[in-house]
Amino acid sequence: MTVRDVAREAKVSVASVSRVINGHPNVLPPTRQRILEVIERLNFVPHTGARSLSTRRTQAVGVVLPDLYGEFFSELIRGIDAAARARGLHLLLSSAHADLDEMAAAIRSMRGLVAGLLIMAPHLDTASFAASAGEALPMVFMNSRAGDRQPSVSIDSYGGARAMVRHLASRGHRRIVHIAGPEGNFDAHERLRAYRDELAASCPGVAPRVHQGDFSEASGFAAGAEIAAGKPRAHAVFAANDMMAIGCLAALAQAGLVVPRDVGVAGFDDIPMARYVRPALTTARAQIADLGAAALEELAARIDDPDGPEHASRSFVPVPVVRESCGTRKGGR
Amino acid sequence: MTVRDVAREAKVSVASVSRVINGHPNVLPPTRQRILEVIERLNFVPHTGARSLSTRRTQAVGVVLPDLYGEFFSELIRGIDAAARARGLHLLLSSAHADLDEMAAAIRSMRGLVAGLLIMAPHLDTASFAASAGEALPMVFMNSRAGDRQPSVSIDSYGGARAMVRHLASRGHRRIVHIAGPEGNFDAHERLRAYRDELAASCPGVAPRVHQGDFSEASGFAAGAEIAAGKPRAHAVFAANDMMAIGCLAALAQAGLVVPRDVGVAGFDDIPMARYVRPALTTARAQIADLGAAALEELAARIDDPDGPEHASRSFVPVPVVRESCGTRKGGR
DNA sequence: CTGAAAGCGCTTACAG
DNA sequence: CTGAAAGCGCTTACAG
Repeated sequence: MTVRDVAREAKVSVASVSRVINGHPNVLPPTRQRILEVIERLNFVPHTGARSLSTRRTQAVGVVLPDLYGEFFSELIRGIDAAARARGLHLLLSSAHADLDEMAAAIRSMRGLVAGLLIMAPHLDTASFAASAGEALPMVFMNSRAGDRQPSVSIDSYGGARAMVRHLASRGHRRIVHIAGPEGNFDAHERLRAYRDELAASCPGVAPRVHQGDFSEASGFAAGAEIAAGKPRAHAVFAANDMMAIGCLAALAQAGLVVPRDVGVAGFDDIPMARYVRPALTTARAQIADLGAAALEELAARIDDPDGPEHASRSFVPVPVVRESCGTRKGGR
Repeated sequence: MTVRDVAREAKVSVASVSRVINGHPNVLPPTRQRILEVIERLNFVPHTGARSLSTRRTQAVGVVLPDLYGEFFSELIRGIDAAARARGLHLLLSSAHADLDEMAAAIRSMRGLVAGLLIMAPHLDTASFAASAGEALPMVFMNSRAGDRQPSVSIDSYGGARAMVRHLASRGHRRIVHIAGPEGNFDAHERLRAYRDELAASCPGVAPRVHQGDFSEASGFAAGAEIAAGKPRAHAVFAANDMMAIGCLAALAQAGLVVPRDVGVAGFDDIPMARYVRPALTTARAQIADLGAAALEELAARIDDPDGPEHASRSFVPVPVVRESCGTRKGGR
């Protein structure tokens, strides 16, 4: 079932069939009518792959992610998808790429299928990758430390985390401890750095204390257990993401501590779940779906005009969303 | 940058280039070596689109969904993706199709791009669609009332909902009310039907009471407010999905009622959030990710062998996951 | 083992 | 307005 079949049946050339399929004006109404009828009757659907080989255009963009688990990614995809749909673009998804080699392979396999790439590679060594994998395809990085040459949109982990710690300090907490994300993760690194910097600025004299986590609820639970047993006890804990904060909440409760009375807890991301836990979690809202949408918009702009202006990389600064879990401490110290 | 460039540079024909790309054995080692070097030097990446036009094969499958919002879909996609990755398949995503026409258009646009289709169309009138949209592409439906001719995998909403209501009754609840999902939605319809049937079986003489919802938290909240005010008060509420149950929980708490002491609540789906709300939500675990994975496996089997055995449509019966929200009522009535 | 040629299903100058 | 032909970038019988 191809254009030839339609052409033969309608007694025209494939060129004319192609013209009506693509809505070109230069086809006589009766001819067009006849072709349309045959298309209808034969239930003909053009072969999108062949079409894009011929036109060198495609309506798909590749989305390469390290993982697909959890609300962070579902929000991200939702935002990307909404923007893509508005522009009639399809999404070609590729996920779970542990290392750069795997990711590079995934990107290669997308050559000729997509008009551009949205890439999330939250590892510290992304810069080199951005350069090397760089075929001529437009790409925009999300939340990755891409080189300056690559457009990117990011959650400003550093800015958001400083704001969060500052908020905690403004509530009177001084012994603020941190549950860090996985080593080697860019966002985790930035949030940790922000914690140290803001603690030094807002609570001079207070030594930073860091519990190593990996963004999982379980690691938050483990850290929470340590914190509950720690002496002197922390006033508040700032977890590098919401899932760890939620795990911490559970550990604290299990240890018999009451949040926020005994210790305050704050997370980062504002995943949908954050407002449903008890106490509702104070966190920094990352607007993840917006990030995804912005990334796609930027990519679409570069696809439409590859030599267009180098947009400054956009950055979304998460703002504290104050709920119940962080409380207020009288007098500090 | 094409096979021709590589061929010219390596002083061979494109046929030989193609042979080494595809790992065919009949290339002399020195020739192969030379070609490999050129590929490396030129950083050549084969054009996947052209390749699949030529071979009439593709490594992508289309995934057509009505929406992308919420944990149900993220779990579904996660399951599909995991299975797809294991088989080296890419996912071409298309979402937010309100009606069948839109969905049919999306499916058309995927012709020639994908080897098969995974379709979720949770509307009552899917059967006709399955037949009409039916090009020669293998497709499997998820949670849709496809015709018998179409393979499908489904959550057994009816079976799971009966089990849930039966569980509530076994806990001593008798005045069990239902918060229904949107009209016209197949799962919503099945859960409602199961509620009526099981209530009649387990609690003879108790009149069914249904609050209309639409699967959103807000509609669950509204229903919860009605239930809190209802007299005589319900013993327990069975919501057609978790988000509505969670909304209901909030409304009940706001009305000053204590769950499960004053009224029990149960949901359906077991979204990840269900165990984090307080009280933790009793619900029916739908194994959504498994459903997605099973759907992809079935599709892959049909792609590999289109004339293979008609697998019986698989059905996943959700089982009650008992947490804190449904309690136990002494003596019933 | 290697190459010339046809073909996958479309689109698009170029003529007429 | 319409058609014949070349071409998009690959693969694969078919010869040699």
